[in-house]
Amino acid sequence: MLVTLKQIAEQLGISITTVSKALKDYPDVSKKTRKLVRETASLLHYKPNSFAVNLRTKESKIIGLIIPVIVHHFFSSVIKGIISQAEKKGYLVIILQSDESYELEKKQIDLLLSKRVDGILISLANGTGDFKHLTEIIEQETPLVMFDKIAKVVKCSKVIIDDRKAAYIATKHLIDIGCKRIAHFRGALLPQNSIDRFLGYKKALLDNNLEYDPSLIYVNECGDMSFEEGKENARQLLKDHKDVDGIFINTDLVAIGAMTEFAKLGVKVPEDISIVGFSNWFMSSVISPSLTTINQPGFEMGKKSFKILYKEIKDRKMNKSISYKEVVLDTDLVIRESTKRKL
Amino acid sequence: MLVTLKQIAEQLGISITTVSKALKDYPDVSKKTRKLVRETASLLHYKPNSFAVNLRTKESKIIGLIIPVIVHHFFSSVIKGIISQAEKKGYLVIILQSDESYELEKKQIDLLLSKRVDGILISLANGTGDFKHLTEIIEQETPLVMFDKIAKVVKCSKVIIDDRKAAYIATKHLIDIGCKRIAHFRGALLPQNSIDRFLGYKKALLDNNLEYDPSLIYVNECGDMSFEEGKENARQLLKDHKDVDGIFINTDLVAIGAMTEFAKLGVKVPEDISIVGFSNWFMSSVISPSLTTINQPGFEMGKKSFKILYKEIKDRKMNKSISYKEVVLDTDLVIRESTKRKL
DNA sequence: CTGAAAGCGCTTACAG
DNA sequence: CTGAAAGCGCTTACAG
Repeated sequence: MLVTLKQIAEQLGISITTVSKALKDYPDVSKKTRKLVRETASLLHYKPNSFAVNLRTKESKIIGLIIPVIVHHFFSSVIKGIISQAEKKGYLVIILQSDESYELEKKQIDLLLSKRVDGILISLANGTGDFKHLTEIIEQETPLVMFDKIAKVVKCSKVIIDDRKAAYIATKHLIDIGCKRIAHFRGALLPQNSIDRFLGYKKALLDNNLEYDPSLIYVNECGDMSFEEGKENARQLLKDHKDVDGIFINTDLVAIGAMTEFAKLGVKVPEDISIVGFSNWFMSSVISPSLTTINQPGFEMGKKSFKILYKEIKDRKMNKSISYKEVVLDTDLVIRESTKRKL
Repeated sequence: MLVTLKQIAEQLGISITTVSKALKDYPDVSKKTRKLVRETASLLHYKPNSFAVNLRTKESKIIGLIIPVIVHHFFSSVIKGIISQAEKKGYLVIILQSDESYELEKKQIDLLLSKRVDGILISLANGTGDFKHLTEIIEQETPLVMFDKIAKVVKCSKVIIDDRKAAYIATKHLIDIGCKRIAHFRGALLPQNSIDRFLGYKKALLDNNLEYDPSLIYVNECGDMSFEEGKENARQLLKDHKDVDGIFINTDLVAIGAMTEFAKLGVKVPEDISIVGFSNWFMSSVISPSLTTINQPGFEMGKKSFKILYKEIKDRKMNKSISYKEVVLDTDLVIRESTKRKL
């Protein structure tokens, strides 16, 4: 059986109170007792029962993370950032995958709250259009930090990139190299970053005297930003618009799907169509042609998100008031072979 | 504040005992009381305090997972398999990344044990050569299942593939298409699957009357199976052996690194050198030339590992004796463009 | 410096 | 059918 304070106390003929205090370095324990207790504890391989500690202290030292997809270069980088930072602070991380489903996301938040995690980190599912489940977290006084796919109206800390600006830069790059008819694969409609990237794309066109043509926007309402999605959109695009010479594609994986389809259909990238992706997945640097894309700092986003959450957990514990933060991380355009100046 | 049993009891003027029983569907509660209690509970949004439940029931409904790398196609697939299966059974998963370090792995096991997780799933770090920390898990009566990178000597359930056979088939494929001088990028020395894959490679050579030449084995002692590792090995190989016409490379990412370097140095794949990878990462299907590789079922491995762990947790709870299982999952050779019959 | 006692919020064996 | 009581293993305010 596992060792308890009681057993140490009995073995030494002292009280449980004193044992507990000695192990927690309370000043009102004699050096001699402290030493004795510590020795006995390590001899017996004593480990505090965290169930009891949790119940007493009302904290679990566990946080919850809900993420749309796990097998995903960007999101797995975020996970790594969160876990590595949490570990440093003595926190463990429970990970759940919402699979882009609002229903699942709701259930998972419920699960985490009933587990009494100390805080929650979330990147919203594409299907999430209602935010009651999120405000519930805050009402329960559980710190919440949203990252990447956020809801603007929810009052909590957020870690994001400037999607509008990044999309603007991506589109501007296509314009700069001479593209005249630029399509946009947008993905789902709802997520804030889908909205912002679209707005950035549109603004870049208008600022540069290019016509904005809604029929050049490809939306995948309930999509999952997959390779297949890219292939389908590419096929459709060739049917609809033979004159497109550039595409700004939401997420590298979709862009790679499109490029694969184009290669199959004999459309040359970048000669016929230049392509800019979004996210800078590792694979984008090793495919051929390599993909011009927006570098999105996943690891840093994860780290920063945990740091903010940690501070809120501490502040709440101290009964300090919490001021929500909104951190915007830098992105940059990585120019590779999929975009080339028109002659 | 959060609602407790006591509050429901007070509100209804009955005992805590009865409230608890009503909510847990004990048969010795009148229908009327049960209904009343349930209604009040849902009205007050009662959620059992899992800290108290844990302490009483001595289980956390949380399992721990230690994995060498997270940003990794195979391992993230395993994670997804584990989480999805665990969720079905009402378990949550804490994930830790060992970063291929034995020291970290040891600390993390300690952490998980002191958190009193109900079970542990692990794939060993490359650096792990000593297994005391693992036997300690078993001594503490915490169910343990190892997957992919296992330690043969540790007595617990395991979920693996037949690495030796898979490597044999990979190497045999190179022989069948006419390769005569086949190198092997092995990665680290210690992991069981590195050993087994090497043995499979060697046996394939010997069975087919090809000379086994130790200088054709490239080991990266403390390696991390990275893209860079593949590039370095490729460079070194060209210096050492100009006559190599095939390579069996441990892990796709290393293979892709090697292919990238070969492309840069003007070595043609598959014309000059045919390459077989291992793992079937998604990116292997979209690069050019696409990579022939061994498909390793990550998602299934994760699912199966959790299923076995779950059964052991249940059996232990029932005081049933536990018989350790060793499950071997199927792999298959996926032939793509990086291997081609010599003329 | 030491320890008895209360309490965190549940579950469950037992009595009535 | 209902409830008083013990106990899971800690922490900590309080008394001595």
